[in-house]
Formats: sequence, C-alpha cells, structure tokens
Amino acid sequence: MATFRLPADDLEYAVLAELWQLGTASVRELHDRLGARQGLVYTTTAKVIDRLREKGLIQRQRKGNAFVYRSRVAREEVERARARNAVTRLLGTTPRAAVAALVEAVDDVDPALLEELERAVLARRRAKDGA
Amino acid sequence: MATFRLPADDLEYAVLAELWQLGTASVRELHDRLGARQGLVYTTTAKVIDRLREKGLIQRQRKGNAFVYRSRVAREEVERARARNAVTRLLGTTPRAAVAALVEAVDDVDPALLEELERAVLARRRAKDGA
DNA sequence: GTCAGGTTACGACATCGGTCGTAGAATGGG
DNA sequence: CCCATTCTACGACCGATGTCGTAACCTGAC
Repeated sequence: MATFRLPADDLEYAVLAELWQLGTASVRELHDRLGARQGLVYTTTAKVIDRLREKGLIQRQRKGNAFVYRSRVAREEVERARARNAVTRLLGTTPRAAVAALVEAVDDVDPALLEELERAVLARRRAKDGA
Repeated sequence: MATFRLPADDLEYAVLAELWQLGTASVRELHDRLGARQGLVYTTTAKVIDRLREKGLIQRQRKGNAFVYRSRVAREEVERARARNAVTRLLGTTPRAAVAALVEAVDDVDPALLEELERAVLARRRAKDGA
C-alpha cells in the first residue's frame, strides 16, 4: 500500500517551539536540543534558524561571538494558524468523514488527549453560548 | 505579521477526492472540474495525474484516444492517514494548547462541524468503553 | 490514406525545506 | 599579537510539488 506522502520533519517549527519555551537561545543550544538529537550537523540547524530569520519569524542579538535568538511571533498565533491550516486542508472535501478521522487520529496519537478534546469542545461550545 | 507558511494547494489530493466521487474520470473531466477552476492549463492537471499514477495511487485504462483513471486507494484509508499525519504534527510539541487550537479551527472553518466533532468524540469514547 | 484536433509523454524551471560542506569572521587564551 | 576554537555566511544538492511548453501520438472524419 502506497503511503500517502510523509511530510517533512518540521524542523522549523521545532525550533520555534524551543524558542517559545526557552525565551532566547543560541544556535548551539538549539542544535544540542534539536538537531543533534536527530543526527544533524551543526550547520544544518544553523541554516534552518537562519531561514527562520530571513522570514522574519525570529530575531537575534549579538552576544559574545555568537547570536541569541528570540521568537518574533506569538506561540498562540502560530498554533492557531497551524491548526487552522491543517483543519482546512483536512475538512476540505469530506468534512464529516474527516472529523471522524480527526478524532480517531487524536485518540491514536495519545488516548489521554481524547478527554482533553472533549473538554475543549465543551469549553468552546460554552463560550459560544455565552457569547 | 509573517504568515506561517502556506502549504501547497494539494492538487494531488483534490484529484484523488474527485476520483473517489466520480469513480472514474478522464484528464479532461478532472481538469474541467479542478484545474480549470484554478486557472491552470490542461497539461498541468495532466502532469499531476500522471505523478499520481507513477506513485501507484491511481490506475488507468485506455478508452478511445484517452485514458480513464480510477483510484487505487481507499478513501477511508487516505483520510485516516492524512488526519493522523496532521494531528501528529499539530500535537507534537504542545498537545494541550494544540487541542484547543484544533477545536477552535474546526469551529472557525464551519461551526456546524463543532457538533459533529462532539458527536464523533462521544462515539469514539463509547467505542472504547465497549472495547 | 491523410489530416486536424484532442491526448499523452516528458523535459524544464521555480520554490520550499532539509541537509551538508567550505570558507570567512569573531573571540578569547597565551 | 597570533592562533586555535567557535560561529556565521552562504552556496549547493536533493526530493517533492506546482506549473508550463513542446513534441509525439492516436483517432475519427473525410
């Protein structure tokens, strides 16, 4: 059975996520925490970080002989955009079937999140009713 | 605010979806329904279809001077894989926050699907309890 | 049999992201 | 002041996908 396209590892996003958590970090730190774990060489991590900077998603500041980076985008906003994007793609053609597949996927990835999902749905509904 | 990467149009998936719906279709038909709507030229649609064939996701059969195509993969299976994939990526780093963003996204894309989502969650939970 | 018109085959180019190598720049120890 | 260490800059390549253009191909009508 042909696998239906495995997307990239999303290293860029991983870097952003790490920056959200750390606040600021040097290439070295990010590499040790991300790139190295995946067997990548230092310059690979550096390149990814640099492309993020080119896109304006992160900023940097000289510190000693290196730079420390910091995210320029709010985590929530990016999460929202990502989710929005993924959901839009997923629900494009067959919304109902896709919703079921979505729930199933969440459960598969981590059963505990199914409850979380239920809570989130209820919360969202409450918010709407209230509004 | 820098947009966080707009993915491809997923023309390949659109073709697959169309084939699931139509059963079989020629390049011409698919192009009129998909490519043309996006302002693409005929050969672009044809190329996309041909790459799908190379990957073994669809098959074809001569009919007159053209080919008619048919999907080789089950819709459910692909939907599942796509959902699985998207959810895995989304929930990668910050599961809880991501779940909330997910629900919000579903609601934004189509409010009616929020109920559908709730139903799906409950159904899934019932299925698990039963199991 | 021939030819016009639709169809297919396929090479080409662009972009994006992952991946690396090399070369050049900055720094700190001696 | 000089060198080794570290870091940055950046060009290069790859695979996937979107996008076309051109050339070859087939078929049906005459």
